[in-house]
Amino acid sequence: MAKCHISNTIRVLRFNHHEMTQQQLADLVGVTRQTIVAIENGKYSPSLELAFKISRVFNLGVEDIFSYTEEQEK
Amino acid sequence: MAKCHISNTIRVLRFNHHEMTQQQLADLVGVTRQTIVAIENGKYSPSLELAFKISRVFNLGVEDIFSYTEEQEK
DNA sequence: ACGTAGTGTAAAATTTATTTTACATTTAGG
DNA sequence: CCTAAATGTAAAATAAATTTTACACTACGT
Repeated sequence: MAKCHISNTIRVLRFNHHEMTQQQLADLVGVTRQTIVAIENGKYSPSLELAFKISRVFNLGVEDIFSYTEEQEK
Repeated sequence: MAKCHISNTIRVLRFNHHEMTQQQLADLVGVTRQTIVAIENGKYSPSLELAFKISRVFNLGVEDIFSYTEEQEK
């Protein structure tokens, strides 16, 4: 019931919009590089706060970067 | 540096759009009532996942409900 | 006055996000 | 070949979100 998933386009945005490295993005939003790696690779989804910070770096809305899909099998 | 704050309009939305109780919203998004209370009263901000679920209940975007403000004194 | 629904608060426990540290891999340049 | 930069992985520790349980308060209907 309500198994959901959040994906993001951070990796593409880093290259296309700013050509920035994981470390640079991490510094800009105030987390460690490991956090960026984990989020890019879908280990877990960020806090709302971090999602906002990331979206601001790219001058985009939260939902332009993160997309929520609810898999409703069962 | 980068002290930020996330506010929300969940309380108003509950009344205006659906006249729903904290418990009903909690059930709809799959958390306990305590979580809704904590978020409405600013004890902490929700996970991105929960923010998405709540926004879907009200048929709104995440940023229509949650607003991020960065206090940049210093 | 009594009972109930909706809400607020709080402490301990659990889960999840994030940090820290450390090391492996790939790629590009000297 | 050697080095450095960028990335991936992983385990243990810490911080933050969420659950569980429990109780207090107000407002409302009877």
